[in-house]
Amino acid sequence: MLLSNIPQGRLTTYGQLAKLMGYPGAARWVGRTLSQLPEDTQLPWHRVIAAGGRLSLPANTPAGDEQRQRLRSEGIFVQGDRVKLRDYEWQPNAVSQNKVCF
DNA sequence: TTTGCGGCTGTAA
DNA sequence: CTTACAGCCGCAA
Repeated sequence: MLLSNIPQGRLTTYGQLAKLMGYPGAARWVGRTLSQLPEDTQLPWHRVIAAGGRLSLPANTPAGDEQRQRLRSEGIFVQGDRVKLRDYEWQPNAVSQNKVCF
């Protein structure tokens, strides 16, 4: 469980996650997977963004707005489709790094 | 089983 | 900012 370990106010990228889960380079896979998550999921999917601190979900979409709202409520400054990744970047915890899954 | 295509990407030009 | 291309995975043909 990696995604579920991301603390509030922290961010990570698809590529990062993929790498941490043992699928380096499979960022797209992560993204697609997240997009298939149930609506009542408990995972902090909104803390997963594209590289460089970009929100790949466009505003004006249910998911996009939802994400922005949640991020802002966690104290993250979101401007358009950008955030200051440098300030919120999440450094993985070298703990129970099993394989795979959220 | 192999091939092709598309996706919440990533990096370089 | 806009291509272009590289990988990787899942799914359908």
